[in-house]
Amino acid sequence: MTTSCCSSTPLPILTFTERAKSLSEIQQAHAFMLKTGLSRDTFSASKLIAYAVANPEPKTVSYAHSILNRIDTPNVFTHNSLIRAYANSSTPEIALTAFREMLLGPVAPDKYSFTFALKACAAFRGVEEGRQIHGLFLKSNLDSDVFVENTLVNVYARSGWFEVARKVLDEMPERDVVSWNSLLSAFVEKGLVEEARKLFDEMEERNVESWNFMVSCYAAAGLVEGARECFDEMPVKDLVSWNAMVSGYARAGCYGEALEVFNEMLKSCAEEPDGFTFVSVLSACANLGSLSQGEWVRVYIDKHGVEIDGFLATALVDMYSKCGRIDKAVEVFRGASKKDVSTWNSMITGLSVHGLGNDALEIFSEMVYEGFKPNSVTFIAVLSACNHVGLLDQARKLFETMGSVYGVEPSIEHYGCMVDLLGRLGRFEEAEELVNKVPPDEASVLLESLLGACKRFGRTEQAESLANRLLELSPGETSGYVQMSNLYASNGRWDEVTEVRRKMRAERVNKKPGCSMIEVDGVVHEFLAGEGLIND
DNA sequence: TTAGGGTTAG
Repeated sequence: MTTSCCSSTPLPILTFTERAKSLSEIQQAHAFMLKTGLSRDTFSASKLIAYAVANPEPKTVSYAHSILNRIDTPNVFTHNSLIRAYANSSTPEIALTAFREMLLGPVAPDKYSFTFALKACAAFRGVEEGRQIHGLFLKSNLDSDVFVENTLVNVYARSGWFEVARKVLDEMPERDVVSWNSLLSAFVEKGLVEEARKLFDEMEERNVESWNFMVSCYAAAGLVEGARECFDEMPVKDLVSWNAMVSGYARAGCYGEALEVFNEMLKSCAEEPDGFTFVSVLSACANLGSLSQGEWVRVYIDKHGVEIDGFLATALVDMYSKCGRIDKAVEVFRGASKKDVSTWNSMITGLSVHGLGNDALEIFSEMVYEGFKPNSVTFIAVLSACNHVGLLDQARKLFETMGSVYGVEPSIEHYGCMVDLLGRLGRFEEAEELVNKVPPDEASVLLESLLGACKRFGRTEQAESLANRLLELSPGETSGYVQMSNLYASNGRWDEVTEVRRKMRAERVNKKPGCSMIEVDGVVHEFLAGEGLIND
């Protein structure tokens, strides 16, 4: 028996590095390696870089990049790891910087380098860059490779160059199922249902992923029946298939169906639900107001030790808020170890709709203090919070600073919140000023809001002129007519009500009744506006 | 190594 080098005990620092759970642990390991001179060693440094491949946040990856730059003899593996980490990060463009650095150095790229660099191009739709790398690959002495070419198909397809993608696909010396899926996935991403279906029918081979693409494709287009048909037809289902179907129903607003599929999933015991499943299920519970099912999910998550990431925390907070349990929403929020911007947003929104505007604003301050960057949804949430409590000065300040301080330019929704608030407080001049700042084709929502306020303040003339503006802007929409008709009705001007209704019929616009749902004692009830409990 | 499923607003 011989003793090989592999049987020697690995260095403790390398074991520590391999097991690192955070960037700061990697930094500790790096610091240790710097002291001992180990950081210039290719093998040791590659362990540090491996962390970035598994956790490709931009900060982590750029840290790995700086380590790589200081290795004495980088090899193909370390270069490829870095390119791959960038390709999987939210800043895939930088993968090409890493690729360029490799080209300038002594180590020649291999098929892996090309695959990862192209994957980066696909991620940021860099078709020009992809084309150049395609050229470099053809000029290199590397053999044709199915991984490189599959990724190339994906680059062209995701950038919308479908014909070129198809040409590459057709001319491949060897194709596999991923080649087809690379094109199919791009059709799905772009919402091209017919093209996807045609390709799917024509494909030489399909796997469960091809079927999943089709389920998602129909679902994303709101064609839930098509999605269901596909789902029922597929020869093998995996976890992703179930998740695609549950989320498809939930996103289409078919919340009851979403829960039904979820129950089928549990009954069939085919796949164990995961975080993806629960996010969609909780969204369905939230929108149905079904607290008991939402609670059930939370218990399941706890019992099975499902990791609560930012998405899941968001969904839980939202479910509790929408089901009327703001106390529990806060509890989940406070207990969540992983929060992202959306988690903060759903907490702020929850507090806001429960009339706790001041608490919502406090959470907003906390969010900024903790270094989270508010986005467009955040400002809708905080402005709505101001709206609910009537905090005009705060709202004005937020509206003014959202662009200049936080880099979020106000959109029509933000204008909507402000116009709502100003209207509610009777500040009609300031409100109209804001409405006039918005492009006319987007102004109708604002006009409607302001019109409602005018009515409440008894400003009939202004309301009438606003309703006229509304009709001019969007003659095919119901809102202008309805507002106008209600306005006349409230003043007893019945002839004019009849006239508006006649016009509506002539233009073939109909008013849809409002609808909402809530769970009482475990039963979900549906209301139509102006009616009692349907399920009673 | 390449292709797949998730939340928050109004």
